[in-house]
Amino acid sequence: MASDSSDDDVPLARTNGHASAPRISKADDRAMDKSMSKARPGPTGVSIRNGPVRSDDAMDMDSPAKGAPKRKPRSSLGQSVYYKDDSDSDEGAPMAKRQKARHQKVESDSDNEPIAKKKQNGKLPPSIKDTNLGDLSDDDDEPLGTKLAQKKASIEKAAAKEARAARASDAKAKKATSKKAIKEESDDEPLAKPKKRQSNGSAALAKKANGVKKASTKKEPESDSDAPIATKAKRAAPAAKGKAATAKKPAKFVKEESKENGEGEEDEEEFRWWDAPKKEDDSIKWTTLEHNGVIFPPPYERLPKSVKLYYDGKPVELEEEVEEVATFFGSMLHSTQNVENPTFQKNFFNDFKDVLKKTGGAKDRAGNKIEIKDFDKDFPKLDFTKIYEHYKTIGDAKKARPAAEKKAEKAARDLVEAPFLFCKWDGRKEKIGNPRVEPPGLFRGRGEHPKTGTVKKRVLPEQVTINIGKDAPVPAPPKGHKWKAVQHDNKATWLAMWQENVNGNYKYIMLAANSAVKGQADFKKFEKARELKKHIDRIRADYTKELRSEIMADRQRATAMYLIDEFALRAGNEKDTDNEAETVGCCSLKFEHVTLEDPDKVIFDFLGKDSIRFYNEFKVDRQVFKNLKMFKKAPKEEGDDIFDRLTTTQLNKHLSSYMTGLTAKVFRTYNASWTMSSLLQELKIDQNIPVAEKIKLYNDCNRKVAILCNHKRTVGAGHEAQMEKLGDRIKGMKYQKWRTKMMILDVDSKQKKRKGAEYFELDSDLDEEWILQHQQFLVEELRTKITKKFEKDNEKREADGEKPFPEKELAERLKAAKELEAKYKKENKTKKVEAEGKGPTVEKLEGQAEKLDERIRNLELQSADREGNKEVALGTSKINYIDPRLTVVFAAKAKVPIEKFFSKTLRDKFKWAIESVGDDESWEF
DNA sequence: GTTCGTACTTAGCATTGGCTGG
DNA sequence: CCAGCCAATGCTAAGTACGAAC
Repeated sequence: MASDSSDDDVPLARTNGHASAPRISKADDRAMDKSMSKARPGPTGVSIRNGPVRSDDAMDMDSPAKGAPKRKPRSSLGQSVYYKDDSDSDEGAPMAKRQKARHQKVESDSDNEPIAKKKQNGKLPPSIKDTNLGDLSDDDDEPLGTKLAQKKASIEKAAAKEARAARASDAKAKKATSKKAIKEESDDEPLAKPKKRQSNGSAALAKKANGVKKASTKKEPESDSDAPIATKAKRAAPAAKGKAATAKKPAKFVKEESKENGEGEEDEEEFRWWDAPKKEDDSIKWTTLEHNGVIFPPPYERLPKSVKLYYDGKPVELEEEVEEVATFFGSMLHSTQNVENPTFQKNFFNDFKDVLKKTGGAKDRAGNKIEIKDFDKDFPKLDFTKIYEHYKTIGDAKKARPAAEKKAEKAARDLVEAPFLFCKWDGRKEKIGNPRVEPPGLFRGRGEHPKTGTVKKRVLPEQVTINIGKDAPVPAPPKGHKWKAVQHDNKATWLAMWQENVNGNYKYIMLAANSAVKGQADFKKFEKARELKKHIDRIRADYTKELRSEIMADRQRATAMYLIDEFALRAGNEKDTDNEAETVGCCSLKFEHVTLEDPDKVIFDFLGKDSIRFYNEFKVDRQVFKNLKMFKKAPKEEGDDIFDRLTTTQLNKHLSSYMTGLTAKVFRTYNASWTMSSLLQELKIDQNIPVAEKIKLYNDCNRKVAILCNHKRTVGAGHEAQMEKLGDRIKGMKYQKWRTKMMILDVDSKQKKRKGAEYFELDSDLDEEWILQHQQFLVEELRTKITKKFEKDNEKREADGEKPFPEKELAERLKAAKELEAKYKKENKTKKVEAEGKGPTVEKLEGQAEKLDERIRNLELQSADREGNKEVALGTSKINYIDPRLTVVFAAKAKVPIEKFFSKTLRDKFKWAIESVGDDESWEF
C-alpha cells in the first residue's frame, strides 16, 4: 500500500496524531479495493490492528487512574497544561478551557498507550429488536441501524423527489395555496434568512462591559467603574411587581388587566407573532427591555453547634466558609455515585483544603489546630455523617409539616420572587426561563469528567452582568453589592450573565421557551430544516460523488456528511481533552470508535454528548466503507482522528454554500422531522380505534425518531420490578375476566352454546399454577387489608377515648378472607364460578367482562409502551427535533386532542405551531 | 487558518406535584 | 382520603456555531 507519510508537510486540519495523505492517488484507491476484495469471514485484517474496539473489556482497563490526566501529550514542552491538581483550584491559575485539544504535533508516538478508553456511562442502545418497535420494517433480524437505515433509504428517495418538486414549484414563485401566511412564505422570508449573528451587537460596548476572560480566573478587578449607566436617574422601581415601570411603555400591547375574559386570565394580551409581519432585521432582538435582575440563592446558614464534621474521630471547628463547603459534600452522601468516585473525592478534597487553609485551618474544641491531611474514605478520617444526618433530619421534618404550612411558605416565597419571574420585552410581559443564579455546590460533570467534585463557588453580584434597555431602570443589586457591569446590547437575548468558576463557562438568564423570541427562533429552526428539503437531493448527490474525490479533505468531508446525514451524528466539535469528559461527534471520531467488518459493516462505539454511549452496527455504502478503511489506515492508531483533515468549521462552511444557514445541526432537525413526518403519514389511522391506541402509534413513531437521535435514559432501578407488577396486574385482570365469564355460565348455562366455548377459555398466559398463586395472593391481600383497617379503626377509637375492639373482632372480620379462600377452592374443584353481586344477569356480567377487557388492553398498551421506553427518552426529540406542526396536524387528523401529545408547557412553547396550523390538516413538513 | 469569546440550543437526571386507585 | 407513582417540570451540563482576534 502506498506508504503515506504520517507527517505531511501540508497543513492539516488537525494533527494530533498520524495524518492521512492530502491526496489520494488512483493507486491508493485501487489498493484499497484490493484489500477489500479479499474479504475474509472475520473482521477485516485491515486497520484493526488492536482488535476491535468494542467496548467492554477495553473499557475496563483503564480503571481509576483517576486524577491523572488521561493523556498528555507527553511530548512537548511544558507549555502544555500540566494539570497539576493543586494548581487548578487556585484562584490565579489559568482556567482550564484554554488549551483546547492540543494542536501541536505529538511526535514520537512510540508512545505506547492509546488514549485511555472511556469508562462510560455506557448505556447500551436498545437494539431495535428489544425495543418493541412494532413493525419498523419487514425483516426482523437486522440490527437496529440497518433497519432504520433501510427505512431511511426509502424515505430519502421520497425526499429527493420532494426536493425536486419543491424547487420546481418554487421556481414558479408563488404557489399560494390559500394557506395562512406564515407557512407559505416562510421559505424565502426574512425570518428564514441568514442567521448570521451580527457581531456582538453593540459589540464594543458589550465587550467592554463584560470583559470576562474565559481564561482568567482573575480576581475581578476592574469592575467597571465605566459602566456608564448604572447611575440611572430613576432607581425607582425594581421592587414593584411585574408591571413595574409602567411609566413610558408603548402600552400598546400592555393592556393592563382590564377587560380580560373571565377570571384567572393573565393581564396581557398575547402577542401572536406568528400572525404578525416578519421583522426586517432579526439580529435586533428588542428595542426596550425591562427586568428586575436575578434571584440569588439564600445565604448559607451555619450548622447548629451540635453538628460537626469529624476528623479522626474528633469534632472539628470550621470557619463559615469551609463549613459550607463541607456541607456540600455532607449533604450528598446518599449519592454514592458521586461521593464514592475517586475523582470526585480528590477534586473536592483539594478544594476543601484550599478553603480550609484560606480560612485559617481547622481547630478542635479547645482551639488547637488540627491538620486535615487525608480524606481517606475507607477509614473515614473525614467523617461527614453527622452533617448528612442533620440535613436529612431537617429535610424530613420539612416534608412532614402540615400541608397548610408548606403552602403558606410557598406562597410567601412566590410573593418575594414574583417580580423576577417576568420581564418586559418590547413592552410585552414575557416569562423568564430560570431567573435564579445557580447556587453553590459541588460540580457534577457527566460521565468521566475530570473536574467532577470541584467546588462551584457562590456567585456574587459583582460577577453578574446585567443586560437591559437603555431607558429601563437598572435593578438594584443586593444591599452592599454592585453588578459587575450593566450593558444594553439589544442583539443579545439574555438578561443577566455570569461566568462559572469550575470550567469558566457562561451562564445566562434568558426568557422561557414560551416567549416570543424563543418561539421565533424555534420556528426559524424548523423552517430552516424544511428549507433543506429543497436541497437535499443535490447535497446527497454531491457528497456521494465526492466520496471518491482525490482530495483527501474533500473525501473526508463527503464521508462525514454521509454519516451525519445517514446516522444523525452530531457535528463533533473539538474538545478540551484535559478538562472535559472525552466525548466525540462525527468530526472528532477517533480510530477506536469505528470498527469495520467486511464487506460493508461499520460498528460505531463511542461516547457522545453527555457521555451517552452510541453503539450501532450499520451497513454502509461501499465507498464509505472503503473510505473509512482508508482513513484508518496505518500508521493511524488508537487516539488518532479519523477525519484528520476536517473540522466542523470547514464542514459547516461547505454546507452553507448550499444554503444559507445550513450547518451540521440542521441535518439532525431535518432528518428527525422528516422521518417523523414519513412515519406518521404511513399510519393509516383507523378512526375507530381507541384514542389510547392512536397515542401509542404516535409514540411508536416518536420512539423511532428518538432512537435515530440516540436519545437515551437510564433504566430506572425499579424498572424490572415495575414491569413485573404491571404484568401481574394484567394477568390478575385476565383472571377476573375469566371468572366473570364463568359467572355467566352460572347464570345461564345455555350461553356456552350461544357464545361458543372459546369465549370461556382461559387466557393463554394464565396457567393453573399461576392461578393458585394468584388466589393465594388475593386472599393474603384481603387479609392484610382487613388487618390494617382494624388497626386503624382501633387507633381512632383510642384517640376518641373509646376502648379498642377486642381481638375477637379482628378474627371475625378475617373470616371474610377465609371465605374467599374457600370460595376459590371450591371453584378450583368444581370448575365453576358462582355469580357474584346482586341480581347478576347475563347482560350485566357481559358488560363487566367487556370493561375488564378494555382495561386489559389499555394496560397492555401501557406496558408495551413502557417497555419500549425503558431506555429511550422520547421527550428530547419531541421538544427539540420534531416539528411541532407535525404533531398538531396528526392530532387533528386522528381526532386526538393535542393535550394527549403536548403537556401544558409544551403547548405553551408550541403555541405558534398549534395556532398557525390550526385544524388545517394539509400542512406538511 | 486557529483560537478565543460568546450566545444560544440540546440533554439527561433530580425533584415536584397532581392524579389514581386502593 | 391518602400514599405511592409517574408525568411534568426544574436544573444545569454539554453541546453547536460563529464572529473577532490573532
